[in-house]
Order: sequence, then C-alpha cells, then structure tokens
Amino acid sequence: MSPAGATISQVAAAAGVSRATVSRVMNGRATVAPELAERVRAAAAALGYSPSPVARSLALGRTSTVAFVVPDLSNPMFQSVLRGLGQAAAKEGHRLIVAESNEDPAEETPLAVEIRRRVDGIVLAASRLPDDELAELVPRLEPVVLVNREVPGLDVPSLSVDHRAGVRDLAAHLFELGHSRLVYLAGPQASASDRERLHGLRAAVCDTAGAELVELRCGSGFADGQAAVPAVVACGASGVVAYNDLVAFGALSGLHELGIAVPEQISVVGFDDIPFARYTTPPLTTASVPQFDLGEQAWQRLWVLLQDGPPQHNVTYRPRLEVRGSTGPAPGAAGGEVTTSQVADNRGPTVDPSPSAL
Amino acid sequence: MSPAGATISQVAAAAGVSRATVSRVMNGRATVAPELAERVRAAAAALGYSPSPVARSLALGRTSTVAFVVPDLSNPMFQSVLRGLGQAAAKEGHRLIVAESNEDPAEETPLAVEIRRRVDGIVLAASRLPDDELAELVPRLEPVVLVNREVPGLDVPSLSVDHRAGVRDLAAHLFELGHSRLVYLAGPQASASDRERLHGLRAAVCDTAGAELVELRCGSGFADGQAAVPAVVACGASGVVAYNDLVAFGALSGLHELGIAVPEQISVVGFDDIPFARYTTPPLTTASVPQFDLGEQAWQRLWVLLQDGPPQHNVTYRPRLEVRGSTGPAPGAAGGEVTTSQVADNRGPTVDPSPSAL
DNA sequence: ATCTCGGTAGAAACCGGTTTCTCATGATTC
DNA sequence: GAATCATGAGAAACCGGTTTCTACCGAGAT
Repeated sequence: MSPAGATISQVAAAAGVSRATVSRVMNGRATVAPELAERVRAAAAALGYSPSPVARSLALGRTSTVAFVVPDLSNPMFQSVLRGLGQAAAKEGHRLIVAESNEDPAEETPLAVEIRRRVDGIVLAASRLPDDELAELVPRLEPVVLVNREVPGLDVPSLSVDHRAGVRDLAAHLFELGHSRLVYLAGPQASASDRERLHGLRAAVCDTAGAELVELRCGSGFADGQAAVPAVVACGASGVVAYNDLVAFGALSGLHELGIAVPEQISVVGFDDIPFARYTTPPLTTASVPQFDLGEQAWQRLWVLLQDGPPQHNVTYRPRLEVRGSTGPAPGAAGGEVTTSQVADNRGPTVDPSPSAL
Repeated sequence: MSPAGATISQVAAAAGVSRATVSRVMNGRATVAPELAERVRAAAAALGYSPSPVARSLALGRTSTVAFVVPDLSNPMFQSVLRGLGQAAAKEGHRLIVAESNEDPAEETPLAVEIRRRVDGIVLAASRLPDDELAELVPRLEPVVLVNREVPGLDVPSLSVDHRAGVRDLAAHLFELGHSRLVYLAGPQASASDRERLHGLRAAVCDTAGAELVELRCGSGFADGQAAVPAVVACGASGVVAYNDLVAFGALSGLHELGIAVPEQISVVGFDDIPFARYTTPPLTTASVPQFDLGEQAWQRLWVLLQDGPPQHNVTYRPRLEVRGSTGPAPGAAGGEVTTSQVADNRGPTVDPSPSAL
C-alpha cells in the first residue's frame, strides 16, 4: 500500500541509533543529547517517517479515538451533537467514530461493546435500551458519557435535558393562547425522552382547568408527522405538540396541504430547535435545546474521565421556550393581547446537586 | 479500566494450549482438533474473551475502519452521504471515522494524511483543494474514493455529480416558465461544484435568447441565502438559482419576511434535494442528487479496492429535476399552461466510459 | 518393518511502537 | 585519587495478536 511510511527501525538504522532513542526523540523526551536528536530528526524527515498510530495504540493502551453511538443519525438533533462532539474532540487531537444503531435496541449493546474495544471512551446518545439493560451495559463501556438519557439508580456522567419542563413550557404557552384541547404526537416507543415528554404534558394538562389531551402514536420523522395529520384534524384539537421538530415539520406540511392555516386554525409546537426550525413557514415554536453545546460538553466530560479526573457534576439543560410563528391564539378564544412574558430567559445549564437522585 | 478483557495468553493458559491455537480457533481455521477447539471456546467464553481489535490491526495491517473527510458536516447533503457510507460499511463489519476540515483547504491535507494512518481507506468528499494540490494528495491517501469532485488529469475512483447538467435543467425549467432574468447565489469560492454550477448556468444563459444572468457572491448556508435577499430584490431578477438547497431556504425565508410571494413574484430553485427540501413552504424545486446512494456507492468502490479488486468504472450522477412549488410562471409572462415534460425521468448513474477524460 | 505423507499443534518471529532495566561514561565529592 | 552519582543511550521486555516454521504423530504405501 502506498501510505506505508517508514518504520521506527529504519529510522533508527539510518540515524545509527537504537529504536528507543528514536522513540524518545519523537515523543520529546528530554533525555537525548541535542546532537543525536538532530540526527534522528533529520533521518525521520528524510524518510518521511511518522509513528504508526496503530502500533502506538497497542503499546500505550489508548487509541486517541472516541465513539459516538446514536440510534438514528438522520435526526438533525443528533447531527448537531455529533458536530459539537467531533470538533471538541479534534481540538484535543482525538478522532471520532460514529455508529448508528438504527433504532434497534437489540443491536445497541453488542454494537457499543464491540466499538468500545477500539476507542478510549464512548458517548452514548438517547439510548433506546430499557433502564435495566442500560444499567448493565454502562459499566462495560466505561468511561462513558450519556447524552439525553439518564439511568435512575446509576451514577454515570450524563448530560440531560429537562424534557418535562420543556414540554410544560410549551403547554403553558399554548394554554395562554387559549388552546384547551391539545394533541400529542408521540415518538418511538422505546424512547425515554418520549416518555418524559408525555408525562410532562399529562401533568401540565392535569394542572390546568378545562384542558384536555389526546395522545396519538406517531414516530420520530417527517413522514410520521405528515401521516398523522388526518387524525390530528379528526380529533378536533387546536394545539399540536409534536414529539420533536421533525414530526412538527411533517405536521406543518400536512396541514398546509390540506389548506389548514397555521397558526390561525391550528397551532403547532416541536421540540429540540433543530437548525431548520427557524426557517420553516411559519417558523416553528419549539423548546430549544443547545445541541452543539451538548456535544461539546459531552467531550469535556469524557476528556476529564480519560485523564482520570474527578467526576464532574451532571448537568441538566433546561430547554428554552422559543416562540415563533407556528403558534397563535386559539380560533374560538376571546383573543386579546397575548403575553409571552411568563416563561422567560431561563437558558443555560443547571447544576444538578444530586446526580443519582431522580 | 473496566472493559479490559482477557488476553489471548490467559485463554491459552486456561485451555492448556498455545496462543497460536487460540488464534486459530478464534479465526475459524480448520486445522484444530474438534475436542481442542471446544476446550478453547469454553475457556474463551468463561473468561469473556474477545480478541483485541488494536492488536489485530497491528498484526494484520488493517484496521477494518474507513474515514469520511468532509469540509462541512452541517450541510445535510454531506450528512446523508455520511449515513449511506456508514451503513454500507457497517454491513461489511467496518467502522467509520468522521472528520470535518471546517471549510479550510489548508487543513485538509494534513488532516487527511494523519487520518489515513488509522484507517484502511478514505472517502474524500467535496474537497476544497485546488486541482494541483488534490492531485498531489490523492496518491498519499490510496485507497481513496472521491465524492463530488473530480481531478481532471488523475485516474482515481470518483463519484461525481453532473452539476452543469443539473443547473442547465433548472435554468431550462425557469426559462420555460418565462423567467428571463436570473440571479445566481454563488457558493464558497474554493468549491469546485460552485464553479461547475456557475459555468453550467452561464452556458445555459448564453444559449438562450434574451436571457440574462446576475451573479451574487453568497455562501453555502442558510444565513448566507437570507442575507442575499435584499440584493436579489434589488437586481430585479424573477428567478433565483441558489448554490444549494440551504441557500435557497435562506432566500425563501428572507423573501417571506419581506412579504414577497414565492412563486408568484419570484421563483427559487436549489440544488441537492436535501431531505427538507420537500417540506418547505412552498416545497423547493431543485436538482435532486441521490445523496444516500452516493455514500453507499462510495463504500462499494472503496470495498472493492480494499480487496484488491479491479478498478471500477467511475460514475457520474445526472441530477433529476424535481419540480415543486417554489417555481411558477414569471410575473409578466404570457402565462398559459406550463409544460414540465421536456426534462423527464433521467435519473440513475451513468457509466463514464473514459474515467480520466474530462 | 521402514519410508513417506498429511495433519496437528507448539515455538518463535513478527507487526511497530514504548518503557523498564542496565550499563558505560564523565562529573562531583571527600 | 578513589568512591558516588547523575546522565545518556542501548538491550530487551512488553503491548496482544497472527503466521511461518518445525517437530511430532499415526496412517498408508512399499
């Protein structure tokens, strides 16, 4: 193969020194005489030598590579996390392996375990595994950082999103606008974030006089949201809470096709605030989670662990309500000025004082 | 560290055989007596042994990993290629390293070279390198597959898109609709695809009586498209040809904000057909390139090379004109029924009989 | 009964680095 | 001037596998 560079032995021979010395020079160990070091560098340059990362990995017991394991890379939410993670890792000279489990929980464990052997650490995003299986998996993956998923009893570094609060803000926003009958377009069954969002929404509806909630099994993609539109219309709700932005987009698109005006006739909200959300027509009201930051933070956490640093406090991101054009006063509502003040600027990470408590 | 499994020596000792025998059993070499093999398997299972991929990589000289190097991962176009590549590689038991060069041509060469040492092959997408530098880089990367970029004099496996034809189809579509004054929102300077698209567009305009073209330096993202809107309006064109879908989205959004109706007042077309394109309002007319396929094909090409297979014919994808709602008759045009027949179903890869010829 | 052959499995070399151990050298100290 | 010590660099072990080489064994052929 072409890119098979010179080996350390060849450099050693060319410079007339031992391999140990070459190694020391390449790694900047100070215990080499300047004159020798220069000779070694010259030989290395002449041969175009650079140490084999694979051989180094074996000798050092670390690969300078980390992995990102995710159920579905087609979701822009995860793509943003991926970028944040990848760029942050690159700054520290680490490479990133990406692996998709294709929304198949059964595949997740073997995939993660296999991949773990090739890398120094793993970032596991939005695992679709049941709590018990995840709790079993995590120790086999250490060091690992969980993103968008916590394990109740387990003390593992994780970056989470307060889905309940996010969805509560969205619901409050809709109630304020006069919507009383909401429909939830639910995400994948195995998704923990779907459960959280649903529970948050139920709670919000319970707490609000005269509010009703219809729950529709849906999915996590465009097509799912679009397909759900007839059912949405049939159920008579005026406010649609989609599992995520993608589903909301699908709903928006389906409603548009049916000639139903958003937000005049129906209001729609999403979750995540993926980059496209501000560019739809109308722009999507959503609960904004700082995806890129999540990736960067995940790296930061993992990096500390890789250096045997002290465990960091876990962080829960409180989504920020992002009010845009897809929500408006309910059709029959008494109208009047809408106050969007209530839920204001509460962005930024919140330190969770008791990481292992639910 | 936790996931440090047993080593081959431990298994050998436990089974009372040599390491060579364990290795043979693990790799299914037939030359081991059934009874011994069983003993080895039992020992391996008992110890939870699985061979170290790093050690294997060193011994075998291959890593079962490939890399995807791309200038900007925030573009959904590349994300789709990434997924196609990753999924196809996974089916063959290979892992994928992703690396972003952040649109910085100077970073590309060292990045690719460094990464090449950790993987068996590289897929290099939309390189921003000048032809001569790329021609110099490619041999150091072999085996390599180029996506969305060709090198004129060089015989290297590449998957390309016929940008000129795509843009010509788009222009023809607009001319048919009565648009005579077009504006092109140009992409990154270093982008070869931008040059191709621009040339194609110029040619189309030249060939059409009464057609005019305004060229605006723009960029490759949403924000760029949006920022260009005032200039678009000022230039008086009725048809906007954006460098890519992202830019088109930005334009769509900016025009909407200004209250300019699309397609009634201005028509907009993009390029790529990223997944979102069909869900904007109005849905975007664009030149559709099969991004996922591109990724899969890139793997297929690379896989053949990794097995010392014969060089494959290069493939040029002819984008398919995807007419959607963002284009309509020009405002002052004589109207009448619009015929969208002309450029019909010409999708699918085209074998390029002379790979090295331009 | 001896020679040869095919098949098994262990010993050892190898992949390309890093690091410990050891020894030789020159400087410092009493 | 001899003993002590710090320093620099080579030898060798090691990381955890794979593979070639070789020795041994029993079976079939002569």
